[in-house]
Amino acid sequence: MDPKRVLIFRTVARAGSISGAARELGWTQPAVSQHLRALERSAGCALLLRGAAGVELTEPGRVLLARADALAVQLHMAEEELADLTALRRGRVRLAAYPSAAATLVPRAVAGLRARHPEVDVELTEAEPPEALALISRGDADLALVFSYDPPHGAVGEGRSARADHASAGTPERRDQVAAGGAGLVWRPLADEPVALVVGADHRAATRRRLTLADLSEEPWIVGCERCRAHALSVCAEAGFEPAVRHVSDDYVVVQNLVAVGLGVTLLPRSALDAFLHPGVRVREHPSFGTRTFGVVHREGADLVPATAALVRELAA
Amino acid sequence: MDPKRVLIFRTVARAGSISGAARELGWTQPAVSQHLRALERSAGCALLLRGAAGVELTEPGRVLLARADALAVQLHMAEEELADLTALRRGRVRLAAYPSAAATLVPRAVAGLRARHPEVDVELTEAEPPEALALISRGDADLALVFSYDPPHGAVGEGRSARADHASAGTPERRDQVAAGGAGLVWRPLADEPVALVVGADHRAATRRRLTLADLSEEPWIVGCERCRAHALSVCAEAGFEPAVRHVSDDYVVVQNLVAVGLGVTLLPRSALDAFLHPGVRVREHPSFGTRTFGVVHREGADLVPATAALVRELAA
DNA sequence: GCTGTCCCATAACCTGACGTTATGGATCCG
DNA sequence: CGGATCCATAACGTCAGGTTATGGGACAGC
Repeated sequence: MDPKRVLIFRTVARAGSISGAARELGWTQPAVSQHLRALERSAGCALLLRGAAGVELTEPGRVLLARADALAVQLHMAEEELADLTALRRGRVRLAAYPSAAATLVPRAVAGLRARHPEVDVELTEAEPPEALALISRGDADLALVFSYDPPHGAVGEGRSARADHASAGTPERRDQVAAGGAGLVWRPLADEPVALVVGADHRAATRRRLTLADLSEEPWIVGCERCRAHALSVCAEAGFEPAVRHVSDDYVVVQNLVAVGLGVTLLPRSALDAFLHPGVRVREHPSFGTRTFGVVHREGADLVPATAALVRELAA
Repeated sequence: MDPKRVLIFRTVARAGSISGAARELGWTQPAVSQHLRALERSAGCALLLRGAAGVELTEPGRVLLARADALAVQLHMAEEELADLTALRRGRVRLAAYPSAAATLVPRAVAGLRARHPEVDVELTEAEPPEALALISRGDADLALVFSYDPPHGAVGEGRSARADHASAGTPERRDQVAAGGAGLVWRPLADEPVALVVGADHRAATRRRLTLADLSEEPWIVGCERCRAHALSVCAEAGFEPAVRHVSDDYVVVQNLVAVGLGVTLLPRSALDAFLHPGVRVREHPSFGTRTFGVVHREGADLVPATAALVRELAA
């Protein structure tokens, strides 16, 4: 049974005549008549009695009208619900974010989204980038905040496929990041942030005027995740030494506490320091310490989901 | 929003891929792909994420799928209900019948219908033919049992429009009968029945061997409704006299009681006598007493309603 | 009784929607 | 690396779906 014809039938029943329904639909009367005939053939019985005064429903017609009404209700509610989603009167985004972004960027973005679109919910899962990508690929998250440490000259176009980007950028970290979650993903960088050197408040490097990394070649080093370790090794190698890694922790609060009591020095991105700054450390910045790019990853096409697109806009602001 | 496309979308969601849905629908994959694209343009957002492993719903897609499921349920139930009505597993006929038919023909027909199709209901309203036709025209009855007294040569085709039939038959009673309810009605004669003379058990005419109507020219007469009176006047005129009408009653039980106590003679159709035969009367039959045709009237097209058609078949059996 | 106005039905016609085939690209597995 | 799966787009042919043309019935007003 053709649902369009059922709805045409309903228009006729409500108009009381085929001609009246044709006027309402903006069609000619034979068009409606032909559809009704086809519907009656399909139904196998008369749905309407026709006459000079218009139509009257038969009992099968009354039965079908009840169902046609219910059909129209479902269709109308579908249209309304999609309109609500499109206009951001409703929606939900499942976001996976690494800790320092979860502590800084995400609250600001979610607050902005909440201010503009209070009916849109964001569900946050804290996850390091590889796990965040896995969530995206499995369909358990809509959007992932990820980062990659940049070589000094790295710059990538936004909105291009992950494969194209990492091919053009060529960095091992970037390939590792987006390939781990499988293909069909889109990576959109949002901004760069500097990586800073973090030393104890009493450390001789805390106040040294012309500080270079090489000055710290004999210090014990504290590093974080796999990517952060790789970055530290990379920038130290450019400074001509291999750092002695004594401590490892992903947790930037823990890392800063270790630095404060003199157990070593570390490199941390700006966002981690924005999230938490231990009073017993000092932060030194220099271009040679490097930068990292953070951005979002999502399934191709997910940016056409209104709530996801809105959150991306807030994160990019 | 095109309900057909919503159902196509539902097929894709359930199949897990556009190609799988195409196989299920018996179409090629681009056909399904194009319909989905059109649906997404109409919806104004992405409903699906596409990939090498098939599709995954977005949140708008999940919302729409719920409505699509409800749509499919309504459509399926409509199909089932119409199938039940077509197969006479369900149904209702509103029948208007004159008293002697209500007492004889109708119970037999309804019993037969009940035996064959126990789920079909008949709702009976007792009504003389003019009122029965009015009920049909107002849409308050589906079928009417009516009769007309025949001239000796009257014979009509079945299933033709009422106007055509009464034009061909030409009898005043018939015109009165079907015209009174307006046009768009179809009259279908079912059978002829003889009209009989009814006299008291002790009446001299009860046992007279070679009885003619002229023998009763001096008797007091008892007549019924307008049409029955006209018939009596007609056949007596053919016998060469005008009957002295002393009593009038539509009720064939009353009429027979009056005859039994000697208050007059009357003409009654066979069905009235089948319904009730007073032990104090005698029935004489002769072609000169005339016949009457009984049949059904309904709105044009109503015979394509399965329950109505079934009842007509039972009435005609 | 005639005319005008409403109703519905059918035939013939034209157009574009809707399916196809052809083709290309992406992903994944062996 | 090749084969098998997925999806997308372009081009094409057919016929469904709307139109116009026309005819007939019913009814109200004159």
